[in-house]
Amino acid sequence: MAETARHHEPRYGIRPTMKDVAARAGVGLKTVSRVVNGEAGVTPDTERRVTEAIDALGFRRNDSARVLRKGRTASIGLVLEDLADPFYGPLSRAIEEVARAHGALLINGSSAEDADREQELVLAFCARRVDGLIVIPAGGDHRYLEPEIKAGVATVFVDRPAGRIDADAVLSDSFGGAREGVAHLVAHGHRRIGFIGDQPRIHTATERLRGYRAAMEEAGLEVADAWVALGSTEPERVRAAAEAMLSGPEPVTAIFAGNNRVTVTAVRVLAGREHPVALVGFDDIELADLLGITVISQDSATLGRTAAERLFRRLDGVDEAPARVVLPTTLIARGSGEIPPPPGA
Amino acid sequence: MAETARHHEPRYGIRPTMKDVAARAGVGLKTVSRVVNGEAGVTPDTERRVTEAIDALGFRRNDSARVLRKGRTASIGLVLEDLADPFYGPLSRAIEEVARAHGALLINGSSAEDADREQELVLAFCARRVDGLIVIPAGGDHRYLEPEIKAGVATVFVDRPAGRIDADAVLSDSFGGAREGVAHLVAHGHRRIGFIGDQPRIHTATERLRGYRAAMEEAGLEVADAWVALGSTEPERVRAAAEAMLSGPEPVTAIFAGNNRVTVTAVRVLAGREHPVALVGFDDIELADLLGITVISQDSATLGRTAAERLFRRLDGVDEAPARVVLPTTLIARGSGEIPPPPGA
DNA sequence: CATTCACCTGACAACGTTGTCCAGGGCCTA
DNA sequence: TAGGCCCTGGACAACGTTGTCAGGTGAATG
Repeated sequence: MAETARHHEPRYGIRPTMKDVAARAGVGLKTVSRVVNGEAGVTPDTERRVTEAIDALGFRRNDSARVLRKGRTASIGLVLEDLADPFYGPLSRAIEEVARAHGALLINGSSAEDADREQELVLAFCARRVDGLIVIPAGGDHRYLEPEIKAGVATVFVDRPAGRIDADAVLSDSFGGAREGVAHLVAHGHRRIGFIGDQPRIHTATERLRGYRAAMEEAGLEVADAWVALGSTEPERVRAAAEAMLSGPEPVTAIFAGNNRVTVTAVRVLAGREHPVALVGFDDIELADLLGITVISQDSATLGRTAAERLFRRLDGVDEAPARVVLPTTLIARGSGEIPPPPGA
Repeated sequence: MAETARHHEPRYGIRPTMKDVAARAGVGLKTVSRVVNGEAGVTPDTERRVTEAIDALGFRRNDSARVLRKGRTASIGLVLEDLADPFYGPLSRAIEEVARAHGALLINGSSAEDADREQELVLAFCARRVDGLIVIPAGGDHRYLEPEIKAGVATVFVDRPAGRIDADAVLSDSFGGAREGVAHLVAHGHRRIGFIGDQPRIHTATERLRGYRAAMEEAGLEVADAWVALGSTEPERVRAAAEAMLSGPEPVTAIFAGNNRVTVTAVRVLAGREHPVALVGFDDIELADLLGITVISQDSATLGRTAAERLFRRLDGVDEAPARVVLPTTLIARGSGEIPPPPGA
């Protein structure tokens, strides 16, 4: 924030305060407060005078001061990975709706999958004294949150569990979903199936890999090292990983994509292939139906809503042990599973 | 917000204040403030004592109090239509990045295209004394914002201009983009082209329709009434509109879709057709390349960034007349323009 | 007519922080 | 050694609101 050197800032537009309203209406400060808050015990006549003064001056209550006095901010903080990711938009929106129903506002921040930035955001929110926090963790150690939670900041983790502390978490069934998706490929006759997932430090990535391995094992299939690739979801890396497992000595005939970003790039890679390769992806993506992509769908809005409801239950005083809620995923089978070449190509 | 009846709240976890830190460190209140804010004029030894006390107590500065004292909140409010829409995610994210660079946090709210809700959100943000506002307007009358702007709340409108007040606006070239898109269809030999857009009270919708009409006129083509449909972007309505213009006495051979939601539904409708129908859509959508959909792309991130930069320039004291910035759109031609049938169908 | 009571109203303190201003101590210089 | 200056530290008020409490008025009751 640019720091101006001036000390007495010229106060751009001075805002009227309750004091100003009181003076103009010829009443006491507290009476204005009562009118503004709709408290009982004000004569209609007095109320009218105050209301007129408010309108005349364009007064609007300063919630900063109110917050300071009352201790509650009626706001919650949401830290997620990247608001631009289509998975997080609906999640954020769902949380906002629940917050709105509880009269709270939502502050959100993107961690960009960086643990330091996550912590920075979380602590900034705490400094603002948000009533509660919903966190999609980037880091693996949340002990830094312990004093805040002890101080009364309700906290719920979403999509991935907290690290090193005991806290509420609302998750999707990554293991089960991946297992089901891979089993689907097996059922369609595939024997050599590749797995491309996110970075191994991310809980969902390893869980989905676990699901993949479980499904393969259950089918009595060996997994070659070359078939598994965990790492960044940058398009170049995904492309390289996919091409590697498609061209090795034991080329895969199907790929399981660990999340929506991987799926998108994988679709592009596979669309250019001569021999069709099947694809199943974790997370539904727009227009996947038209491309015939089978997916393991997790409803990010439900994830968000569930977490937010849990948060507000805590804020309403419900005091139970932290729990882990796991929401089921849905396999949506579409088309043959092979990606057609792009039209006009 | 659930109101607890208790008056003296038991103060869940009592948070230590600077006073507590001062007492523990055996220094004055202001000295703690100095250390916390990294101000000069504190002996290393004193600073160490204070820092130790801070760590021991788990103190974190209460920014609510700070805000009250300083007058600036280092936060900005963003009101958009729906965070779950893939167009707004990147826009919000871009604004967040700019805000972050300026040390500010972002509060956002979705108006759900409802003018009352927009106003409610905006005024709630003002009550929190956000330093600035970025608004994607739902309503058509923003005179209610005048006192706030006069009181110093910097305001920038995005995607659509403000109604009835003079304020900064950052827009995409809806007219030019639509004209170019329709001209593209004309160039490919289409003569009967339909237009499906959003509700007529939305500025971008009417601008795009204007662009469509301009392109048709420039090509010397008449526009039949049945070829134009403005209204809600609900899938059912778009589907009905598309089917109507495809089956009338003068069926269209191409459709221009007014925004991303229309495009998505239109793609689905057209994918099921026997005779291929061309489609050009406003807004790029994920995987449009694989489906060969030509689009008029507007970069929502740039839109957001431009607006945020303008906002912070104002907050830094730059005082110029409100202006309207129009960003160009890009036509991305893909494939033949015809939608292929879904695979496996 | 005195007393009680309900109801309205306002003075005051407090929330936790920061800006202002002054006091005291150490050090340098004349 | 005295004077002055700089540097550090702290007392105090103020930001705008709300909770507490007491005063004051008028009506109802004995």
